[in-house]
Amino acid sequence: MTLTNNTFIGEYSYSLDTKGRVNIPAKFRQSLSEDNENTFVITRGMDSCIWIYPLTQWKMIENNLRNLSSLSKIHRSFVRNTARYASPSTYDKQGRIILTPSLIEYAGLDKELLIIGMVNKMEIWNPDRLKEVDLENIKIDPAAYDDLADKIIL
Amino acid sequence: MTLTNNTFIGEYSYSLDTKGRVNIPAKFRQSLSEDNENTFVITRGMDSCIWIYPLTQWKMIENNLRNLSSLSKIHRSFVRNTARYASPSTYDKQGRIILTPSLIEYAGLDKELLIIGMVNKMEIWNPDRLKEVDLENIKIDPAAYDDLADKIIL
DNA sequence: TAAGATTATGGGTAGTTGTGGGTAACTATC
DNA sequence: GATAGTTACCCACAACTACCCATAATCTTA
Repeated sequence: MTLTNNTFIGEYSYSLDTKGRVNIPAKFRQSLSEDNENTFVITRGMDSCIWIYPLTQWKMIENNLRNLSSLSKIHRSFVRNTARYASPSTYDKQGRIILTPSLIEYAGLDKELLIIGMVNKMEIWNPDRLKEVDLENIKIDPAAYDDLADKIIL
Repeated sequence: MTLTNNTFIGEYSYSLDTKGRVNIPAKFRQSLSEDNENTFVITRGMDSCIWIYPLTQWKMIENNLRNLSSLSKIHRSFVRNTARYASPSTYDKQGRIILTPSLIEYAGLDKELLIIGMVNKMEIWNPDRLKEVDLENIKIDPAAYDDLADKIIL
């Protein structure tokens, strides 16, 4: 069953083959709207994972980047680091995309990996690294979540 | 007799079959409004139970998540932990949804289980675990209920 | 109370999905 | 222009999932 277009939730366990290919979960592919032309943009994520955006979502990010003036040092470095590692990848007939060796290394991927739906994008993780990050996050002061409580009722 | 749309109250005892299917109480299904497309979203609840949202209710949560920027560490971890365990499940002709093995394990479900109406969602419990949680809750300082008194009239 | 309708639970099957490998087309280098 | 290496596209198969039907138990209604 497909929820909203271009929306991803859930956790899936897949394997990376010898050619650097990963399956995109069938549910995620079905959720993609036509104008994405079966294409994602893959790039470095923030905690040593890989981020995968639907093409249309990425284009919106590009537009936002376009509006950041290069006069600001921090803007320059932000734009540079966001843009330089990104590359488009169209999935094949079996629903797989190809990851670049550089991204595989960055995320420390082995054969086994996890794909996690992050609503507007997905993440690819080495399961061990994710466990470490989960542990770190437990230490976050619960009070820090308080402002979220105002925004979201579960 | 159906009360308000998308509202669930009461307790029901059902069984989990070998394929991971559970019946949704007929009364709960009848309460579902059309726009839910016979679909629920199941995810991890607090205290080792499973939460089941009507699709429309979940979409509201999803929209809130969509507006949290991944630049903030705390937002990233919140979105990840909320989205990763969630998956949509449309009930079949017999009114059953399928639970994922991961959720079954999380809730420690055996064959026998309890479904509890929680007004805007439902919970699925292993009956033994619920008993334990009930016992713990007896120890709650009665004074803790006092600030609830301002929020709800019984 | 009896008959019909609805509900709960079990199982079978066709189609889909995940994964591996093969081959042809393309690129780069000498 | 020939050769080696790389990339893109295609096919095959096993495992799994979604969907369908069957039956027993329960509830409803006349």
